Amino acid sequence: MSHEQIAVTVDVVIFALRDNDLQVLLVKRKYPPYEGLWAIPGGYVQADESLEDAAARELREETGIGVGELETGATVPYIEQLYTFGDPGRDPRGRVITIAYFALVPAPLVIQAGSDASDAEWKPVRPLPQMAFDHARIVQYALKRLRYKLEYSAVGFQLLPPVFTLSALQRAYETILGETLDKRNFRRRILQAQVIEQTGQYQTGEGRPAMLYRFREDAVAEVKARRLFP
Amino acid sequence: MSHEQIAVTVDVVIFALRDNDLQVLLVKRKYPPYEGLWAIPGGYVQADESLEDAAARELREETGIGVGELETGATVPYIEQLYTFGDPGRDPRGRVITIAYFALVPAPLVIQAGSDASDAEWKPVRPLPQMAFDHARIVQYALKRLRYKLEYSAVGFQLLPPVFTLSALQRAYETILGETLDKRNFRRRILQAQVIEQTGQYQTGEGRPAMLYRFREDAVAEVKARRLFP
DNA sequence: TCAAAAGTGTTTGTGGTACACCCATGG
DNA sequence: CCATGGGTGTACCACAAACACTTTTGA
Repeated sequence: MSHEQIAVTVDVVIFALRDNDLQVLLVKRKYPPYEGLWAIPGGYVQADESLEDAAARELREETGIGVGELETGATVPYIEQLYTFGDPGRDPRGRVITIAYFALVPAPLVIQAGSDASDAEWKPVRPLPQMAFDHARIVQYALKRLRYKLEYSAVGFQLLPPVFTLSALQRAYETILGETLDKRNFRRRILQAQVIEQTGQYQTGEGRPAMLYRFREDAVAEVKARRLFP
Repeated sequence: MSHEQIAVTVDVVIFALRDNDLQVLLVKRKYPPYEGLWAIPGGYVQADESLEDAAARELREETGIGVGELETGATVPYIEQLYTFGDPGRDPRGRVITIAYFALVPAPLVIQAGSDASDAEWKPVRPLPQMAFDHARIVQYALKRLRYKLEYSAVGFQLLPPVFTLSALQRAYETILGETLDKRNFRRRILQAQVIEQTGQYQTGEGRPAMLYRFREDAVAEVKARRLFP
């Protein structure tokens, strides 16, 4: 039957903050089709692994970061299913559908991609380099989802090291959203939300030392949307 | 290779408001596995059709309703990709992943399911009957998404006939959300949102005649979420 | 003592929520 | 004239947004 021909892959859009910029981990294609263009890391789903396992495996293969689970059920680093892309013709070699995931990895934990086994490199999301298949569309979709989630949940912390200053957190939000935020309002809101707590440590450097904070794992990190109807 | 064994299906969770109740269209399984239990309508993705086309085909086969596209890019009736389920073992016959969609169909347009070719029936979402495979989980996930979308977008209109009274609209929202809403606040908010307009017609019946409204297709039917950070 | 970054409050406006009565029609 | 459902306004409170100066340190 015709449906048996379909190949199933998992692709993972991996974001990190590097050099004060939102970057995505891409691999350069060595063979046709699209030789020399950039692609999202991915691979075939094996017969005995779940989609989530396949996505976690891809993430580990490219970054060296293993996926763990917290008591809350959330994963570290953050990974979630994004969308499934399956247009006929999206791969010239045959019918391939891909379940796309997106992942957020904390900057300092990132194993330097491209150093040895992997040929992956971090690339800024804008401008995005020329990409293979429909992968530009997938990255754009992931970016849209990231910005959206940033507004009503606390995923932003997943891109920061375990302890961070409020200024670093604000810079992270400004980098991803592409807009500047008011310092006083930002600090008031995030402290009110009770999603972070002081560590008691300070970070020194240029200027006045800054309090270091950590994310509270037990925090209820969702905000109610303003409902269209009461 | 092991990845060639994977079969790909599309399942569609079809919601409608019937008998003042939120109902879902299910088919009774005639053969093992799970013979006699209820399942979401679905089928294999054909080699030459997109996932959206496959979902639209399933919807049409079960309800007789064709999927069209508006100038805005939105579809009528409403259909969107929900999630992809692919755990090994979710189908005892082999590795099958399913891309689940959910659809909202307007009550009066519904072709009576179960009347001829189809063996589908409308079932209330609560209590949900005993279901085959992981389909109970899929319906629960679709319901969660529907409730969530209802709060910040205008998908609710997709479940109503082309013209409707404000009371009918409010009943629809109350049915889906499972809570009662204040009439004055509901009316003020929905009129302020400018997503509906008067038709000039009235519906008569018991009690005072009610103004009939229609949905404004050009309406911006999304509400900004209250952002966690300013 | 200067540069650089951290930290801190108040005011004003908008929108959410709670709440009770009169109106128009058909029987 | 009465039962049934349709339709209307206001007062209070909480939160979002705009806005500028002082503090602490290292060089």
